[in-house]
This record gives sequence, structure tokens and C-alpha cells, in this order.
Amino acid sequence: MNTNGKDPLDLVFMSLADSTRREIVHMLSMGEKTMSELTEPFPISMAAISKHVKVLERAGLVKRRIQGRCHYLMLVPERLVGALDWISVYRYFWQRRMDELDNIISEC
Amino acid sequence: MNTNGKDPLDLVFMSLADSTRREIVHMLSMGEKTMSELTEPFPISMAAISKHVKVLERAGLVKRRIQGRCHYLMLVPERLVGALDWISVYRYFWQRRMDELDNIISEC
DNA sequence: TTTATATTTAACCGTTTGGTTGAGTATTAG
DNA sequence: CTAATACTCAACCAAACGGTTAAATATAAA
Repeated sequence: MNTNGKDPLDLVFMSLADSTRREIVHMLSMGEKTMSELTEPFPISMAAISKHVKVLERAGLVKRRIQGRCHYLMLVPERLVGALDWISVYRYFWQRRMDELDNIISEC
Repeated sequence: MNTNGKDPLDLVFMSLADSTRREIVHMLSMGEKTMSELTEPFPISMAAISKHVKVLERAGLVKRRIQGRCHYLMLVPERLVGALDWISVYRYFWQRRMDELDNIISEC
């Protein structure tokens, strides 16, 4: 049953489902970073960070620029837009729901 | 290393990282559904859907109302707002990046 | 050339995920 | 009471995840 036309959103949301990777995204939002710089604030090995970065690359959230022995990582926005768009579809729904709840509360 | 102060966002994004669960969220955005109704469009067992729904409940995205032998599921918006907010922080970043790319393209 | 630095890769390990089937539990209908 | 319906739960399984350590690769510095 492995329909391997896996939706790209699977990878994006999966990438964001780990707080280490979210923190990496945050760091990269402030500019390019090397692997060493990315690893420094975390209590885990560089090999582990390397894996996290590969997950982000696979999801298309990060691109790598290799210069000498340093790998510079940068954030790529497009896929985040896609994720935001997916969730945004339900904005109308929850605004309606929240309003309903507000009404119920104010009627008590 | 199981630091069990797991960020709730982990659960939300993890929930959304599966297209079956995203489809369930979509179905529920149109109103309450029973397990049977949720299962009907999918080629997998109700037990599997039951697990998916439990993942969504654990993430706080879905609530259950049991009436007789039917379980009615409904979407809960708050946690989706949280996920949207997290991503939205990077909106400024990518708008800037997209503009940069536009400029580079238009300069060619 | 030798050594240190930056990073990936491979092998391994325990846990989680996403599915299955089969049995169990309520509730409703006949 | 009996049978059908709506579901959950338990056991199982293969694959993926998130980490480790140790070895390999590539570049830079002495």
C-alpha cells in the first residue's frame, strides 16, 4: 500500500514536528549558518544535527552551499508558504467556531 | 534522553504530516462526522482510522462526543492557530527573500 | 607532508509510526 | 434473548525516527 507519490506537505510538516529542527529553522531565518554554528547551541552530536539538516533539505526547507570545508545552510521560504497555505484554509472555519464559543460564553 | 516536556507543536505538526490525517481534518472542517463516516472514503480499516483520530485528539486538534454507539468527532481550532502562528513568524523573512529573488531575476 | 578542522557516512539501537487481524465492548434492532 | 452495528483494544509487523560512536572524506594550516 506504499503509494510513493508522497505529498510534499508530508515532508514539510514532518520536518517541523521536531523542536530541534524548528530551532534550526529559526536560526537560519537570521541568516546562513555552518554546520558547526548550527550544532553549537544543541546538546547533541554534529552527526545528529547533520541528519536533521538532511531532513530539512529533503523537505525543501533548506539549501546547502559548500565552500571549502564549510557547508553553509540557508532557509528556503517556498515550502513554508505551502504549509501556511494549507492551514490557512481552515482559518474561516475556526474564526466561525471561535465566534460561536464567544457567543455561548457571553450568553451565560 | 526522553525529555518529556514535549512541545505541543510537535504533536500538531506531526499530526499534519500524514495525508490521511490532513484529509480527516478537512472532512471535519465541514462538520461533525462519525468514525464510520470518516472511514468510508479511505481504503484502510476503521481500526487504522481510529488510531489516526487518536493522534489528532492527542494533539488537541479533535474532540470526541459519544452518543450511544456512535462517536462524533469535531475539529478544534486553537492548536491549528498555534501552528499557523509559528510559521507566520517567518513570513517577513520569506517576503524579503522572495523580493531579493525577484530583484535578481529582473536584473538579468 | 603532517596535522587539525569541518563534515558525512555507516552501523547500530531503542522507540514510534502506520498498518494489519482478531477479539472484546457497548448499544441498538428484531 | 439474539443478532447486528459501531467502535476500541491488544498483539503483531515492517519501516522510519532520533540518537549514538567510530571511521571516512575533504580542505586548510603548520
